[in-house]
Amino acid sequence: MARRAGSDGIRTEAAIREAALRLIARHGYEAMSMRRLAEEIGLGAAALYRYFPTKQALLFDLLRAHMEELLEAWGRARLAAPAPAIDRLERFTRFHIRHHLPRPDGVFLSYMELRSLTPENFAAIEGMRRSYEQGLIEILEDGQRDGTLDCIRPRLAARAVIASLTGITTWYRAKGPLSPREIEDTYWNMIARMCGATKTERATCSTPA
Amino acid sequence: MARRAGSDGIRTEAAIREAALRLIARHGYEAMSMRRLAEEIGLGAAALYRYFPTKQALLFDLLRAHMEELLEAWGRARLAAPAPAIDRLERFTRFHIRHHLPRPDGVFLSYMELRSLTPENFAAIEGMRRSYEQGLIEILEDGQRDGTLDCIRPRLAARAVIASLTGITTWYRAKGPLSPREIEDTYWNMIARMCGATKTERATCSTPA
DNA sequence: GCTTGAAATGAACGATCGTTCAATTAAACT
DNA sequence: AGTTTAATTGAACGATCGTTCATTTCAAGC
Repeated sequence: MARRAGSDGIRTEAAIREAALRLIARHGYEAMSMRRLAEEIGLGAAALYRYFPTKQALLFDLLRAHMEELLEAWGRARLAAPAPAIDRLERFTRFHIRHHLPRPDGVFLSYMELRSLTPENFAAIEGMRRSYEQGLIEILEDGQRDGTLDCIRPRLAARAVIASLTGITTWYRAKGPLSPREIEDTYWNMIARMCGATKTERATCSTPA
Repeated sequence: MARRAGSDGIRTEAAIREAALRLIARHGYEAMSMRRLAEEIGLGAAALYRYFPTKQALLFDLLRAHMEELLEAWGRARLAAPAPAIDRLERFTRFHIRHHLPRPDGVFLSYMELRSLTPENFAAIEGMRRSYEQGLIEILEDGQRDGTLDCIRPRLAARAVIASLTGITTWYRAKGPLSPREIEDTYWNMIARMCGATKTERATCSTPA
């Protein structure tokens, strides 16, 4: 029908993605019915299958897009500011918070619905997740070499850092008392300590835009 | 039928709980059917309703039991070792890891399936979760007073600590290369730094049994 | 051995699920 | 205006869902 003039197909697909992200995050993958999803955007259920061949493909698409966005954005952010590992750790910390705060549903999905994926689909997403984690591990290991960080076990520290950072999205509310910047600063302080930051302990405000 | 001699009803209920915990953690609450659950323990689906009036009641029961176990166990563990906040923080850290490592399904459930709860049921579980978190906040605040800890924001630090600790259950494997004790020690080192532990930085081995 | 009460069953109910498909409508192109 | 193509629909399929209930089976008390 394409009842709205501006509806060019791509717009509709984006609308499906947004609604699906919200509904799955709210009620879970199995609990979201294709009929309910279609109703959310004013379509019949059958219309969805013009954009996604299957419900599982839709879920995988959402998770893959979430991880690809993350990896691409971090790939861009890591380009600037080369040298000392401590500065790269700060960059990572602030990047992770800034990137995830506006995407709570995507974060929730990519943690909770991994189990709903086909084994092959799971492997693909898990690989991206590992790649992101590996980036942090290398920062921590470099810190050991250049002397700006001191972690006992970089692999465990990376997991602890990411877990604490990602946990922010479970309680952060935009109308809450804490600004993203305050959160960034507080977590950077904690993470710097946790990873044994030894230099510029006080000069933590070399913040990129 | 009660085909097994030792089946006394209570045993059956426990078997239902165990199987439900495993199945929900594996596939999600909505994805677990009562028929599949019953089959898992060698019963017909109708038999389940002799033990739990509804699927929702079963989920709530699992989550409530998980939180009650946690609060009661922590209530016992916190009794010993009174004074310095830094020691209580170490006790909390090791307790949390030891308590949760053998309960990965319960942890996963109480994070992922909160959304599947009725509003009243959700409020009940959320209250218990807050109560546990509050216990940690008080330790961190006490540390500010007695000078053994130095957190900028105890409430945020508590969330960061719990998130990083709880995250352990997502990657820990009993057959993995890390022993629970190694994990405990590593995390206590990181958390002590993160919370600005100022005394006995090296004497971190006042470990309770 | 008979009775009693609990434990479990198989069949069924209405609802909803993901998905398909022939038919229909709207938009784009000539 | 007529033709083509993309977008959408309503109806339907078989399967499965949570739950109920009359009935049957089992274990124990007398």
